[in-house]
Amino acid sequence: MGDIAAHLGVSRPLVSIVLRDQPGASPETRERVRRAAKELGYQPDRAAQMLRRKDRKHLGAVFAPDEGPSAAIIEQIQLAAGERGYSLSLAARSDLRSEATAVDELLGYRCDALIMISSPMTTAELNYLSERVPVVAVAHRGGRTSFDVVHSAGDVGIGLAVDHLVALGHRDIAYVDGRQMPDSRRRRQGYLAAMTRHRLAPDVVEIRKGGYMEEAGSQAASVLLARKALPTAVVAVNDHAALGLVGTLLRAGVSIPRDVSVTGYDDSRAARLSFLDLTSVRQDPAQLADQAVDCALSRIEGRRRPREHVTPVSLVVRSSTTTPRRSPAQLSRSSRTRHP
Amino acid sequence: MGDIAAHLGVSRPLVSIVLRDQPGASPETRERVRRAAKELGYQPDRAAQMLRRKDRKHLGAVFAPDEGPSAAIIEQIQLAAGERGYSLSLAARSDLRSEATAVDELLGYRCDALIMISSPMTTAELNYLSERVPVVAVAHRGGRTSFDVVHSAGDVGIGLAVDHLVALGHRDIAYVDGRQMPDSRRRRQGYLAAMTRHRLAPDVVEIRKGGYMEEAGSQAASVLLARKALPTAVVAVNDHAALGLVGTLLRAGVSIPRDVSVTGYDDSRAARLSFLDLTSVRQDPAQLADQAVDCALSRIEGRRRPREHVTPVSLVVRSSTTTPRRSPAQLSRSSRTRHP
DNA sequence: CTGAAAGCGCTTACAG
DNA sequence: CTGAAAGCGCTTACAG
Repeated sequence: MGDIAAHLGVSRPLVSIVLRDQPGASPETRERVRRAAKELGYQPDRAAQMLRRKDRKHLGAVFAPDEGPSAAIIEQIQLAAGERGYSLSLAARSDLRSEATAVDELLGYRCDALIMISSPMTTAELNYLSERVPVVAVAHRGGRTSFDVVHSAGDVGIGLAVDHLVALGHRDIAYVDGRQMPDSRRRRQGYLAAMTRHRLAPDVVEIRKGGYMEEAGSQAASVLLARKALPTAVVAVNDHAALGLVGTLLRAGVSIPRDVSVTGYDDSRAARLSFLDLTSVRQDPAQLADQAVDCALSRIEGRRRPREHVTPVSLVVRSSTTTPRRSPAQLSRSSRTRHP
Repeated sequence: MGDIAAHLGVSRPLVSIVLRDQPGASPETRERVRRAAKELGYQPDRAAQMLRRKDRKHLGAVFAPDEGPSAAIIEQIQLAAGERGYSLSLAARSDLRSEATAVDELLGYRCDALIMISSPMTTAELNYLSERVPVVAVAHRGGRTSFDVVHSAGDVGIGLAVDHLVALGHRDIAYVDGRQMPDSRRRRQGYLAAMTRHRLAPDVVEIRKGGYMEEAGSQAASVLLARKALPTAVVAVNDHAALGLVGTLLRAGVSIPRDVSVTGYDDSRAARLSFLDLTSVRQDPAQLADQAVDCALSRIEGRRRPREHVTPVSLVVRSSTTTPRRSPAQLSRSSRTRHP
């Protein structure tokens, strides 16, 4: 910066003013400074800026690179932060690197607020963290939180999927659960509520915990295949579970959607696989990101009480769902239970 | 830091020395300083450290959060950098955020070197960038580079897959290409070389470019299904292509591996899906990461000439490959061509 | 082993 | 609109 000032015969603060687009410089000077900066290949030193700036305008986000939906949200948060004039530091957590390490890194950068994507931390741990710095948890299971929570309406989303299947004529609708997922409880409740609403018997397929969601889906398929009859439709807790489910069913010779309709959740890349073409609940990552960043900013600006924000969902209908082909006489167990 | 010094009645530099584990403090003093730091919840300011430090020991990495293999490598690079006493800044690129923006961010942090994961930049662009800062490209297509390149032996890996299939008795082995992939040319050459080596006729399935690799796999499946006879085995350029291929084949009623054996590349999560259980070439992300970080460090320490490092690969055999079931009389086109 | 001083590259007052 | 001065929180010499 000194080089630019010397090169032009002006003071360094003036250069600083121009480069930050602040009032206090003539249009001509601005032009000259900008040109000189470009010529000299000037690149502001972020560390120096961060150090001196009163208003750091810097957010931190913790995410798991190996989780698809987290990646989609990170991209949108990057965008949302930029639009509001904030920079963003990314910290990765993984099996090789604890979330605590990632948080320490961001604390070292003196972030104004931390955005935790699908954090595996407990509510108590996040409450403790939020005493040091404003915290926004995206897709967290909730509870008595002193931090902000942003999540999509998982119960509503699963309800939409059930409504869609019922409208197609399905009555025998199973649910593939995923207990270790942050939003799983809300989604399961959505399934149970929707089935009750339609006066249908719920059929939750329990999966032994652990491993990835695809594995849970595959296990669920095995459980269903071991029964006397398959349900006519399966609602999966997310797209990855649906992928594992469909893959295993296909391999067993079951036709999708002719024999079984399947729905997912996330509208992820997996859902768009042409052989899957999965009907899926869409939680808009852009909306989640906007709300997360807005929460962070209003906390930074002084809001005290924690906020919970629920973003709307929609159902993207693809070809993995269709009308059930079985006749009423072939109705399987759970429906028969309802009509003794 | 001043608080700790005042609290203990020592000078600030002494505190700095202790916290950096440098010589120049008595064991008792170290103990007292460490305890005080913990009590006061001291968190070093990374911006101040970066600014003042002569030896920044800071790397930057650009990656695409929505690409699975990139995510795996990032995790390992994080680890490898930490083991060598370097910190790492992550910069995300995506459809929403250009790689140039990500690079500028890292340049602003004054990284000692940049590691580009599966960069979409051309060799010329990376050459230009490497004039400003040491650059290591992981999984780049190569060419006349003035920067370092680290990649797995894609040609060898595909060769291993072909060898495996030939050993099982396959002679009619198709290849699903993926032109837009960084390593695709090397892999295709590996296929062609291996087929020549075994005196078999190559059968490269051309895919119209664009879209994700799963889509390429699905399209390839459609092409194969339109033929009079399927090959007995298909080698896919990566796991995602194999996933799309297998999904579409399964949906068409083809049994895997009974009718068609399939191999992938990356040994990714997709390969381990229980319904896929894909035989896949493994490129060790930890080795790629180690080599990338080593390249970066030796460049920082003064090495001038660019280096290309090829990491070894291995074949992970799973249940997607087996002996061909067809009799010689049913051999399909490409094999028949060889025996007129 | 310890302390006083300088400075990293910026930004932020404040006086001209 | 412009310039001289101070300081962000550290680290790095260098003299005791």
